[in-house]
Amino acid sequence: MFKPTTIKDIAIALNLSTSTVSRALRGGYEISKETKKIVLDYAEKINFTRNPIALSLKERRSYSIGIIVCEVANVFFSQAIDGIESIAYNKGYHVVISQSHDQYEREVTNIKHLANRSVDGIIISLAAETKDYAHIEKLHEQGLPIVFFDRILESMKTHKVTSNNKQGAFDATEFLINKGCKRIAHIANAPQLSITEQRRIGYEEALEKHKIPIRKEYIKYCEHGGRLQGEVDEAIKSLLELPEKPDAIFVASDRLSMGCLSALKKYNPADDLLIAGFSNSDVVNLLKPSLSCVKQPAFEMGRIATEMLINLIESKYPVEDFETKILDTSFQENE
Amino acid sequence: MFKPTTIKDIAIALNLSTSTVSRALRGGYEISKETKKIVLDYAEKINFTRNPIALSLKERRSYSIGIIVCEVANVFFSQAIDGIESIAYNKGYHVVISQSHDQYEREVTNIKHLANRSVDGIIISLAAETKDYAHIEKLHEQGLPIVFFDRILESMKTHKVTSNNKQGAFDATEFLINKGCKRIAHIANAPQLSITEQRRIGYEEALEKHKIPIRKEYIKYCEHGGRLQGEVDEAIKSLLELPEKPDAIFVASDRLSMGCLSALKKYNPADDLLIAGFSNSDVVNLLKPSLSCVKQPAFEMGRIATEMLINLIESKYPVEDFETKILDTSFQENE
DNA sequence: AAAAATTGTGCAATCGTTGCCGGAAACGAT
DNA sequence: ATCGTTTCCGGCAACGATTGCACAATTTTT
Repeated sequence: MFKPTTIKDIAIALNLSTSTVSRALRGGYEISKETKKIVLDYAEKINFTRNPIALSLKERRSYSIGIIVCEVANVFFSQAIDGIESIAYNKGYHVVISQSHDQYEREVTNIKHLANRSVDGIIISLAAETKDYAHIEKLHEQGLPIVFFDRILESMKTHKVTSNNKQGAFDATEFLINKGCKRIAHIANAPQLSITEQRRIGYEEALEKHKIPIRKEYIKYCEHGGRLQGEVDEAIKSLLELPEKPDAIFVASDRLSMGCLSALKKYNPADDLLIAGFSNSDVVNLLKPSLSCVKQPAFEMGRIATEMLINLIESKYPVEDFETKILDTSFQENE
Repeated sequence: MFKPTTIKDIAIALNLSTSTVSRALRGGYEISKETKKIVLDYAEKINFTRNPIALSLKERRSYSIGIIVCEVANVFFSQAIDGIESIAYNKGYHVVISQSHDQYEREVTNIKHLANRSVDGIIISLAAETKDYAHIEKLHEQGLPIVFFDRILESMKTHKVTSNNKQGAFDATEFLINKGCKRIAHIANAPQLSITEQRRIGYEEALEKHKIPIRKEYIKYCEHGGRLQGEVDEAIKSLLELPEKPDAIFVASDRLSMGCLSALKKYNPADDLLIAGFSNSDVVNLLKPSLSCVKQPAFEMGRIATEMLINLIESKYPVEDFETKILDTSFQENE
């Protein structure tokens, strides 16, 4: 039903061969000015665009890149996507977005979907529930360019972009300490994530610097990254029930921050806790239990990851020299 | 570099022809059980997947559908996308997401990008700044299946899905009236959008029912849908400066709601206004100036739009009979 | 035992585009 | 007039998968 015109149609209409039309439209070399003009004018008139699918088959590449994030509704990721798009579109690449919803199964399905020659490379931030990386490693070994951002896989030899999670966590924790808090809890993401480890280290280093003991019972991991509000509720409840109830919480991610605030509203009506956490939300200053937050340069991270990926894709020789970029975070205090 | 195996590779390895391999992998008819098993086993072993690009070229369809929304960071749209994906993936379609950022130019670029035979159909919610629809109409005339959701184009003969915007606006306005408010302002989206009109009508009908005069100066349109915080600030400021300052505001969209709260925080520290508005945000109960809101069944809208689109795509005959589904909203009161 | 029916497999075309090869015409130089 | 060199263009093959048709091999029928 939907049938666009092809160069063959043009060739027939103009009584030329398809190769001539093709050359007139692109290369331009070996074609007389007159013929070229005739073809160009006609193509313009009938609004011709070449079929990208045929081109993909021929060139064995699709000029599209795949992105896998846990969810687009998360402001950090939607900003990163905007950054990715800003570079990709300029360089002529299409962007295909997939959501893992922090689930391992979805991540596997999505990456397979993308990989079957329909994208030239992938930018990925790992799902919270992913513990086995075979699906990614296999593709990487086969030569599919992959760039990690945010939640990276340390062990894989490729380009990576993250923010300075350790420093960000340090800043947030120190902020709470400077506010006079002594018993600072930490709600963390799934333990195997790179960002979880970095942020925990930053948190612990801040405590150490100020000679505050690190207490195991103050650190709560959320295996599903907050996908299930129940796990956040549990974490908060168990913190509130401790003999020495915390006087502050450092929360490790955007989604967890929102989840914590919801849980606190339910279980801690006294509202006597100071909260700081990672969040790129722009409505953070409108929240009732106020949330001071670590902001990541999401847009910039997206840009850099995309530049790296396109470099990999367009490199003539196998790339051996990989780079890990770590970008600074900033801290926003909200009273 | 990234070179997947093809049926030709299998054919050579097994000393068969590509046609035999192809038939063994799919149809199965006309192929001996033994050959079939050999091929299937081998394909399994080397982890063969057919090249979807070659298939698209041959079948002249891509088994992918395009979505155009203003932005994925908006909760309403991210929920709708989840609904779209839930149906699409089940039916074997890939989903390609594009953002217009409420800009006309981006919408045109994106829709062109998607249309060039790389998607089989499009689900779209119009950008706030779009006033000319030629780019969509042309594709539709050429036979590309298009389904509208949320911000629909009334004049186009195709399937449409919206929520009951008029009723939702009525409910929100009546809620404010029942709270004792007499001077209810309305922050609206770009005037030419279908949802803007419907929501304004609902607002006006509620006022009429309660014998409250409709005042032009209480209705402020935001041409860019709140993309520029400046336009929201302006609207709020001009409302606050009126001789008879409003005592409540009904806000017409999710993004505008957040923009209004930000603006009010800046310009109305007294915080003496009641706010109600459209919003699918799940952190709405955490906001400081509280926001009672109209919730749309975004997920369901996405599902229905996708079913409609796939029906259009897979229909053997041109569809003449189009449907417009209107789904009920619900109202959530937050004190 | 010959003809017919059945079964399994290969050939070749197709989708739209481009690269490569080679051929025809035009031109200049000898 | 002949040869060599450009210039311009058409034909063919290829990218990967599918499929109608043909044909060979086998089995069944007469």
